[in-house]
Amino acid sequence: MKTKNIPDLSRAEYDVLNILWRKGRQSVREVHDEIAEVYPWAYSTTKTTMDRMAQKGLLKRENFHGVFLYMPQVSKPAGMAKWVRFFADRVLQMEMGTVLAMFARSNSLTPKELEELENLLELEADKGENK
Amino acid sequence: MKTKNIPDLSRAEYDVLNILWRKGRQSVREVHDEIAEVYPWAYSTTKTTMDRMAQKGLLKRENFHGVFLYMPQVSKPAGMAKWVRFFADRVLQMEMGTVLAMFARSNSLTPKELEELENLLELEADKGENK
DNA sequence: AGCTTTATCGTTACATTGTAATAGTTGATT
DNA sequence: AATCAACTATTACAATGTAACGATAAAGCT
Repeated sequence: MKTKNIPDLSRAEYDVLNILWRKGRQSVREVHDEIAEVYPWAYSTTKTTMDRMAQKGLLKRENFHGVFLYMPQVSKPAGMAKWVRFFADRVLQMEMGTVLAMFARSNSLTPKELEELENLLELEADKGENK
Repeated sequence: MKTKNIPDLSRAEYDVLNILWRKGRQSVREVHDEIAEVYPWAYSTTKTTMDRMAQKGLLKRENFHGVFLYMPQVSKPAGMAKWVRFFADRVLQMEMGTVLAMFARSNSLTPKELEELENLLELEADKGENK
């Protein structure tokens, strides 16, 4: 699982990955059924999105007894990083540290993931000074 | 300032509005110079984005002694709502209330704005059950 | 007052993403 | 064998991200 190099995920891509991070490998159908609870997408929309993600290397696709299963090729912290920065800087307008502290209190990340996220955000801060 | 009906802002649109909420009316040049600190956009990119926003009614454009000034037509709480929900539900994976409490502690919203945001998020929760 | 530079403006363009319909395959059902 | 369902692959179109370019107008030079 590539963990460095923060990918710039679109909102839809993030949502797909978010499901796969929890469920591991899934078929388009499985992902779709879950996404459909949140967005009014057609099945083909989910499929197109996931296929494009596979092309870009965000997902790996493999034929498993007839159906294709897709699994994430981006770690959860790496996938979250850009979004977390966006929120901290431009929505919440809070210090990164404050936001990271919130993650520590939520159960959405393991301690190890949290640490990875912290590292990624620090690294990125160096080369850019996000205002 | 229309305040109901939560607009579904793209990330770029949100960023433009975010500047205008702070600065009030601004020219493309002024917005661009600030956005360029965060994104490596060309001037024309900022311009296109802002013109499209004006067309959609997200901004109002008026000629002021030769230059065009743009001003927001969406309140800050309304503009933030979708993003806050996304972040709470699918990034932080926390209760909305917990996240709103953070805003109360940040200085990014006035108490009045915070109240408006709360109302908007409640309303939206009714008609949708966002998972 | 002409001419050059500089900053806007309006127009046009192209790639990516959001969103989806539709047609082709293939195993299961009657 | 004909039909149905579930997948897959192909194709499409609108919105957004991103930007170049040519037309103008304002500002500064000579």
